[in-house]
Amino acid sequence: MNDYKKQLEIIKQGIEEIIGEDDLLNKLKTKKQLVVKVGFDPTAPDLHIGHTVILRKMRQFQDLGHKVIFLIGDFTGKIGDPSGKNKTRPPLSDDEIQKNANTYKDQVFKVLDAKKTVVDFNSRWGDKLTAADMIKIASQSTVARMLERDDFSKRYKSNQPISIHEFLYPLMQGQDSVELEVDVELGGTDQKFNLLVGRDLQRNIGQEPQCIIMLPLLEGLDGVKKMSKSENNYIGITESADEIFGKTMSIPDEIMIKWFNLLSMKTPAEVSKLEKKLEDGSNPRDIKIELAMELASRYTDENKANEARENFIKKFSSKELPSNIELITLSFSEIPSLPNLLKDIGFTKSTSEGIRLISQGAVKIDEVKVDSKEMQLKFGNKYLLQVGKKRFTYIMLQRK
RNA sequence: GGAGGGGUUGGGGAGCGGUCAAACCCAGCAGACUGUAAAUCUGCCGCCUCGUGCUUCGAAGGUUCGAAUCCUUCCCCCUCCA
Repeated sequence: MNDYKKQLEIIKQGIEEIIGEDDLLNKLKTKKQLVVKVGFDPTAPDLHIGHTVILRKMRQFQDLGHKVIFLIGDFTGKIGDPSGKNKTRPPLSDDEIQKNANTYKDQVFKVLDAKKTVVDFNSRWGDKLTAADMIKIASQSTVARMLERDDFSKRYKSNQPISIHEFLYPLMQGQDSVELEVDVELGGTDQKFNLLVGRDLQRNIGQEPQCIIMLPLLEGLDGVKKMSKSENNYIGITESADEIFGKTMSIPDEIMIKWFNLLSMKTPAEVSKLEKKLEDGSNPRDIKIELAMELASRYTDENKANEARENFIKKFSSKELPSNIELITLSFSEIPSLPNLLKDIGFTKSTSEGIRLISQGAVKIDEVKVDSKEMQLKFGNKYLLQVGKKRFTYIMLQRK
């Protein structure tokens, strides 16, 4: 693609900040293929779609024909990024790193183009650095500069310890950019300082400094807090189509467009069109369905996504039953009480919770509300068991 | 090293000898309404064998008919001084 302005527009979609935009424009004009680097922690990855914001940006670069390097920071991992926690992390063994790298690959290529992705490890050059090399690198920055970094300065001011080796993290990350002659590095806003160090080191050695693109954090399902496992407001990229679809439909209308801009492969122009439609009074639900479709099909496949959409409409718009209800078969010598059964199949955390739900009219068997916790099921029958609006299963009880 | 303050059910935060499974707020769940949006209203929100049942208030002992509440020891956090 030679329309560099159009490229820039796509590159800038959904980003938080860009440093060196003019450099980038020049590079786009003069170079055919830019080297784009993103570093990843070698610790155990279990990705949710919040993590895919950066992956999607990488994918956009790939689609524009650039070279994207997925860099696993196994060397920098030995230092441990000081940002946030100041606990020292136990170093990972080579086996663990390799295992994590493979897990990454499984998940990451749902977004990235596997054929076009270069996976590299920064231990490749990091391990070869001599003490003399380290001194040389370290001499390129100053304590004052390091103390500009937010968490360092906070810790310094509040008399929290800062280990010398922690200063090496940003330097090593910068060194990665030097080694790979990176044109563009992507990262979260919290990475700003580290990303900037790369520019300095490159400039010092006579390379063109990399352009820095920082991406915002994705809000979770509640639309307010950032998506995270601990807040339980996330969509895991290995979840089922029904879950991805349903969860996406439950996000607040207000963050829909942001989600499009950060997650969708739609172009900025296409997203604007959707935004216009919203303003013109289209039902937000229908636009959200497009988003849910895209996400569900990316992380599962198109058939499953279609099925999920149909289930969704059945379940909530037409109030029909979804088509893919699971059948659980259980064997007992004696049939447990309904609250116990609910607990056994994982619909409730405790029998008490089951009792409560029954008394609140949330439990249905064969689409009929259960009005007593004494309700007894029988062997050999297939029941449709329903708790609330989201939990469905067929259940078959066998005599043991 | 010295002087204070504090650790309560997912989070925040009352309670300070019985009426405490523990106020209230948030989160969560369910019901109504809906577009599984938002807003609103209602109920629930420790566990079980559902009973004048059992286990919880940093940990362990103790006093008492009775303790989250009083005493002792220990552990952990915060603030101020050196």
